[in-house]
Amino acid sequence: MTDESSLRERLIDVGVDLVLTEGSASVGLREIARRAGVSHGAPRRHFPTHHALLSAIGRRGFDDLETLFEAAAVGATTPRGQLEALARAYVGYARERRGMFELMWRHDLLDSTAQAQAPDQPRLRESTLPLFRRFTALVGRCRSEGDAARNADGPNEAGPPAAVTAAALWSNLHGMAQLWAWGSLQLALGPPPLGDDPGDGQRDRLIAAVLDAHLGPVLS
Amino acid sequence: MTDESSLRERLIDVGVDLVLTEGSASVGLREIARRAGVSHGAPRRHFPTHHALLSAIGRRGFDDLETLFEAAAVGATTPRGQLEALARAYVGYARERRGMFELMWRHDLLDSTAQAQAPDQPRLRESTLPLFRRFTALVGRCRSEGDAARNADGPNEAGPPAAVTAAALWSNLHGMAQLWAWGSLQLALGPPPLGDDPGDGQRDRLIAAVLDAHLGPVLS
DNA sequence: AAGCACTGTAGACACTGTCTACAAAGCTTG
DNA sequence: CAAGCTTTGTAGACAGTGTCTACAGTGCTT
Repeated sequence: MTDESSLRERLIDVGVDLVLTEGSASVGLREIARRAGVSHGAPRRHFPTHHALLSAIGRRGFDDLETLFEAAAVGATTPRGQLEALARAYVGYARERRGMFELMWRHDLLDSTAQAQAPDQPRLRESTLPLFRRFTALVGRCRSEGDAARNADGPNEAGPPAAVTAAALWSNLHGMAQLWAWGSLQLALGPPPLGDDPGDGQRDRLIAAVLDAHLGPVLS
Repeated sequence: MTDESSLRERLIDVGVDLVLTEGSASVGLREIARRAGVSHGAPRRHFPTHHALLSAIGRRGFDDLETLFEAAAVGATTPRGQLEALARAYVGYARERRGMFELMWRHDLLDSTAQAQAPDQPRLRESTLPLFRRFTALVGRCRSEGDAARNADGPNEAGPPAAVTAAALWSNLHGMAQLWAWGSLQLALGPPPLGDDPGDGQRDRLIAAVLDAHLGPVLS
């Protein structure tokens, strides 16, 4: 079906597929070429090095994540609800597309020798900036709404600036995404309370706790 | 100096050294053997496969972390202070021994085919359990102290169980360790406020914010 | 129509992890 | 002591990797 598309895109497609089925470790350059039906030297015309191809695959992952975020955002009305949907998307992506998530943060593969990369493309590390800005904006909106409600009945504790809270929250979700994807958190918390969902409930409860911690408990 | 020690330990030592100087990516089996002064087949007598040697190196990292934690714990008196020291150690380790930290969480390298490993050794994933228990215990102690102080003047909001808070806090520190080690957080937060420390102040401020979020603001 | 950049092929090279056969040492045991 | 055995390291082979180079088509420009 992707016959008419350029080989460059096809290589990335095949790479994504390979990363998802096999692990992120063994995405060989020759294997990708093989599955794309070209000789092992062909990718070199589009990516100067193996790392460059992997970077392109990783970038695809960030694009996917961005798309997921936008889809998640429109499903919720309040900023708090949007943050919750975003968090679920983040953690869910890490678990369901584990290989991609792993690859996306393999800085040793992606950026180290990437000076030979196309200079117009933003460096991969900066792919996280829009993600962070999204967090910051939503945290800010949560703050202003919360302030409005809190001024009515409680003391207005200032708390750290929105950017700091956003950074802390991002770190939290990122760490949780990883630990959850590997099963470390499930291992630590023990099995779900007997007859629960296969873990998704536990995950959502953890996400709620994280949001409560960073944004204050939700006002009911 | 390590002349009389067994080759097995020497291989791990050399591996750790290599991981720290070069990245965690290119710790070749032959390279380790070369630097240890033995032939490329020698490691096979002690580790059935390359992954097994890497697992041993990773386990060394978890041991180091445990030692750091114990050293950090004795330096502080209150449980909150201990948690703060622990957090600093965690994040600091990730940044100063980046290669080791990366390797420690490369589950694809470490555990995948590890059924051929020595069965008496605990699986590497479970190396995080003592770490988590330590967190849970400290969070519990923070809770009971906090409860005592809070009952005096404020409402006693229950909050999630200590294990959940510990899981959330661990996720937060883990994510922060990674993002900070790569420089992603520095990139997101921008440069330090002009003439500040080269970032350590920013890091400590972020750690404090994280602890405040999960344990409630410190009572002064 | 000639020239040219572009794209893919095929082979070479050094290197990797794993496997096998083999040599040297240490140890037990008759 | 000497024969046998396990242990530990060596050396070579093998398939596989990423990268490099020379070479063949293809399409486009002038």
